[in-house]
Amino acid sequence: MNRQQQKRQTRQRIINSAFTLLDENRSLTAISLREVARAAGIAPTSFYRHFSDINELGLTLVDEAGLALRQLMRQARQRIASGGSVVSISVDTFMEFIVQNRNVFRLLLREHTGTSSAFRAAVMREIQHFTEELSDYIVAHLRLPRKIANLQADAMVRLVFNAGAEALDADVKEVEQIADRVKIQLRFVQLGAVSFNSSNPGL
Amino acid sequence: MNRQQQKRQTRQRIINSAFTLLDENRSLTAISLREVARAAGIAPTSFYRHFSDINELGLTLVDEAGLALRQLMRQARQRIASGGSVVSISVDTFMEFIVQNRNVFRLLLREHTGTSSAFRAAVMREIQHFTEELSDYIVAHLRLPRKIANLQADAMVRLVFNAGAEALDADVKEVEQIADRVKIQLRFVQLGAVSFNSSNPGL
DNA sequence: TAAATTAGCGCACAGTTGTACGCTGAATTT
DNA sequence: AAATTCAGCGTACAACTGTGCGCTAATTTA
Repeated sequence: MNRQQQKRQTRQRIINSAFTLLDENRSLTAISLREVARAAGIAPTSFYRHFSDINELGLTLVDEAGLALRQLMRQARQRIASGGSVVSISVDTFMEFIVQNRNVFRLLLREHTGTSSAFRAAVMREIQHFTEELSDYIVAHLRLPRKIANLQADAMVRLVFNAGAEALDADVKEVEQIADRVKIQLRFVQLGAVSFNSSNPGL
Repeated sequence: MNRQQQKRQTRQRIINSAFTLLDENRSLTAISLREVARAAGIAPTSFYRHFSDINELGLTLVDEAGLALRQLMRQARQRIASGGSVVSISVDTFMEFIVQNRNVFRLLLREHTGTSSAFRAAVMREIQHFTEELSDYIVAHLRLPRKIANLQADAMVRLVFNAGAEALDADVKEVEQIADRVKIQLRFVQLGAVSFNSSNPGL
């Protein structure tokens, strides 16, 4: 078999194994090189053939998580295009994603407030994409000034991610309740932004 | 010297040392018993005279952090009583607290999404106090129905804590900007809740 | 076919961890 | 004054960590 292929395969096995280890009681900084190697079925020292560091693996995982997140956005956009309440569809899509990619989202959440500033920064970049895209949408469809739209989008993304955090530990029924709650809260923000804009024009 | 006193003193030294270790790159689960003992100036094994476990120390720290948080609330209430914008005063008080108790707040934030479900639960309880108190305030002063007030308070607390998280890594100037931003976002939520209540009476 | 590259391995080492055990000396109680 | 309690210590051990080093065997290149 091809050598590069083989190597890429092993590398992917390392990444997947790492995600598997990121369950409800482990963070990126809490998994050890040896553990990952064990899970991937390679010798500890072979790890270095793929990553110079366990931190490099960490950043790779954050990247992969970001990728998944962008796929989520794309999916939400498609669903929105085919009609329905934007907020409702977005939240539902988001929650669906979380339930199906628990560990991926867990990674983002944990490292968002985690102990490594490099990881924190990497996660914030990924979330920023979300906020920017939402902001564009608000400007285009709700016709609010950029400044207000940015604040609105920022608040909304924060609320949704917070809800997602809660959903991680919740069962199906609870996830539904959380989704309903955040939908109303997002409605608050939206109505409030419009109202604020009316009474503070140009600010 | 009194023996109980002496012991309480050592115990407090352990707690303080632990807080010191919780800087920007360490979480509760990442500090070791030996490290804490070293910082507190006792032998590793002496630790067990005070806590049965490092987890027990962790829960104690969360409790202490919660205590500090409630003091913060009291302080905010006092300042509000002497006049001024409620939101503005609350946010400023909160930010002031964070800057002055970085590690205490860091602890709460980290463990809120951390790897120990026991810690997560403990932190959520503390935050819940905040939300409930704010909810009461909203019902009393803004005359919104309980249901709406709960949702509003929940959203507001989440936004404020999120802003606090950002403030942890920020300098004085940036903290001010963050505070300004969240104040407007809180205004959104408040206006939106009122507006929502008008158009959905009784829901 | 011969030479070079390299993914993966085993061994080794020093450093860290939690914690069991028994001792000591001082404070407290009797 | 004698007996008891107990905070703190030192030693010890097994388990784990990251990583340096040199080997092997298979693929790739020349």
